[in-house]
Amino acid sequence: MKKKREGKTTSKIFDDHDHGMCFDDAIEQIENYFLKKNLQFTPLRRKVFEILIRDHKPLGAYEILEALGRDGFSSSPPIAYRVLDFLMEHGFVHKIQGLNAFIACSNPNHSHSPAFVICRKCEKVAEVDEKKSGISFASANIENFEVEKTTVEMTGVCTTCSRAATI
Amino acid sequence: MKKKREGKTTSKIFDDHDHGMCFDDAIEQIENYFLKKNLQFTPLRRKVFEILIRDHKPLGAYEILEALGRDGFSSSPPIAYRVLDFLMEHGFVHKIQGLNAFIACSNPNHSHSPAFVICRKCEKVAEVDEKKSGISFASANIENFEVEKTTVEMTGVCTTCSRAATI
DNA sequence: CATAACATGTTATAACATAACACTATTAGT
DNA sequence: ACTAATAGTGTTATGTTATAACATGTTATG
Repeated sequence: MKKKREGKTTSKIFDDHDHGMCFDDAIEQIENYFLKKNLQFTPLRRKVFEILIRDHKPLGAYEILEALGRDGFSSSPPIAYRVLDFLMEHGFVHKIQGLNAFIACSNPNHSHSPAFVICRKCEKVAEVDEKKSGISFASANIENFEVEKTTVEMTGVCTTCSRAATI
Repeated sequence: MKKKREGKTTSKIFDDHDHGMCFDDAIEQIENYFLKKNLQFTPLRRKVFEILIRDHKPLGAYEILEALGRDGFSSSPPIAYRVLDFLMEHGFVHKIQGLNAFIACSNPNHSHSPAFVICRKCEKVAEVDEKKSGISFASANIENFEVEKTTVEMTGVCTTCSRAATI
């Protein structure tokens, strides 16, 4: 049931991933990871991850809480933040700083230096890796400083949105 | 009254800028810029910029508000946020997303793609430019996407802090 | 000097996040 | 299987960051 990846007119970076497959794969992948690492993939954690990956768009913590509530889970803030922290630690969720929002990781090999492309109009977000984006962190080990984590977010307008209206 | 830039043992990126000069220069520079652009460098705006540049470290909006209050200015939140937005629009202040804090720009030519190096221990922040950092945004114009703004933050531990204690 | 545009002041509230503690479920050691 | 330890979830309260909406003052321009 693969979707075609070519022939689209919309911004490629937002579309060149097969979400149907992504969803199924991602669930399987996270299950395996947790199994292997002897971590509990509890109903709550599964649900949070599913909420994030089913739309595959950035969601605020409180949006996630609402979704949890609708699905019969507790929906007080710490619930979401704790699970999100946990999933982020293990690289299955990233935080988009510029949006105060969270998004499921779309990188099968869990790059720990993700970069995000964010359309400020439709708020779609694409996760790109160094090579695709043309960004190079290759030599980003600053002199006398040990970089542990990088945040890279590129905000702008995607083709679809810029076509739809002239700013 | 220039300070020496060489011979220090601490992390260079945090120290290789002459802050005494930076302060005076920065004020002069912002004055000139505002004059040239016919913008008002009002007492409030000046004060906010001074607060930020005198310590040259990231300050939260509410810290800035406290400082404003101490100096006899109004200190309700919108005051700070409005001025900060204004100063950011013109490139004299940047927001450090990872800290929810604001910092005076230390780049005399107002690069609009600043990158920040943040020590998570001492919370010192250094603004670096592409060449120094080894990061390359040269080709970061993503296919079918117009990048307007980039956020780049590298978090880690500076030499001074990593020397002080083993994590 | 009127008036439009800009700047600041103020109140209230929205949006985002965590502390602290209680309780439950799972795991590991005996 | 029992129990102690650890991990996970639930709940209340509160802390922190940011903005909406509207009032007032100030400056530039015809």
